[in-house]
Amino acid sequence: MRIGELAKVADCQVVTIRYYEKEGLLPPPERSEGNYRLYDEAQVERLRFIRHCRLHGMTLDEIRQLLAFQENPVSDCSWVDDLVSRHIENVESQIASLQQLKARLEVLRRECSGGRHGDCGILQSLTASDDCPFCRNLKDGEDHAPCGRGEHHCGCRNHTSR
Amino acid sequence: MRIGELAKVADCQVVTIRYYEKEGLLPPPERSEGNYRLYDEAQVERLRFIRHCRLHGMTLDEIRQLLAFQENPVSDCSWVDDLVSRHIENVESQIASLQQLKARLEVLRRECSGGRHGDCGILQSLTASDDCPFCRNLKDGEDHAPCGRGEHHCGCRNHTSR
DNA sequence: CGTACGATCTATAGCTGCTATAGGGTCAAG
DNA sequence: CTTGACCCTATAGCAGCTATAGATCGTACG
Repeated sequence: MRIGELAKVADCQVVTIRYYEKEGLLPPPERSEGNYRLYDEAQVERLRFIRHCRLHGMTLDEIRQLLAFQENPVSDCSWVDDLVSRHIENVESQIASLQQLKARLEVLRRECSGGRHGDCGILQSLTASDDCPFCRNLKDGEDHAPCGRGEHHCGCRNHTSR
Repeated sequence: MRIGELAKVADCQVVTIRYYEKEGLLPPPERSEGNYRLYDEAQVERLRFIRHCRLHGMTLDEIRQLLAFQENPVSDCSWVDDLVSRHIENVESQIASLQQLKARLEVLRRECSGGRHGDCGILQSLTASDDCPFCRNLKDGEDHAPCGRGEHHCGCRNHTSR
């Protein structure tokens, strides 16, 4: 089996396979006369294992550890369980921080899309200071165009609108 | 204000500031006699803006757009709102796929920590084939040590245990 | 005055997990 | 004999930093 077929059956790109070989996750395979890589069933399975782990968000380093364990199993494999548990915690904390981020973004969006405090509030909030970034380069007394939203202007000091 | 102080007030690493400068997010600042970078309040704010955007998960390219808009505001800024909305969608889909991943990982963990089908099931599931990876290198009839979990063995054909 | 230190400078390489590009070789079919 | 699909190696690029090496600046201490 050549690299292209392996890629197909393991649902993986050809270049990725070569990359895994370079990284030591796959052993250097046999070669054909014409220097093509040749794989057998064992390699198919090994690659599938790697891809599954990747789909579970494991790093190449963790996968390396698992592969080493497979090749030289010792009696206690409870750390495999630990690894998965650590992963779950990891994923949980990622979810939590993304949910926080989402909440912040929604607050931010509300600043522009119908809040009572005037428009352009998004950029304003992002600088987290009193003056509207739109106005920073304006000369004294000069006004800038209102936001695209229609009735509102920026909430900054350069305007008299609410 | 030198780079170290700027880093402090904007909650940012010194190297990161230099990186932003190289990337064109911060303009090349004045220099002291001894060639040290010197910053003023405007730069503090600009950097704060950048950091806030980063904390909201925006890419440097998006931030570049926002900064350009600040410097040269045109009348319609509704795209700022769109950008934030797109971001929210993005974050939502990230959350969704992480939750799926978490569910998969929990199934995986159950394989080893108390399922009825024998232990080492984690690695087994990861290869998604019939034979236990622990056993692959064993000679005929040879057994391998049971999993650390105690009573269970692998569910693979090399064992007679349930 | 010298010197020790901390902060700063530039330039370059490294991180993760690939992906893309350039420039070539192999092999079977038409 | 040429075409086209496949394969090879080597190198650079992505994002957003982070780390390293080796030099310079500026101030405080003895």
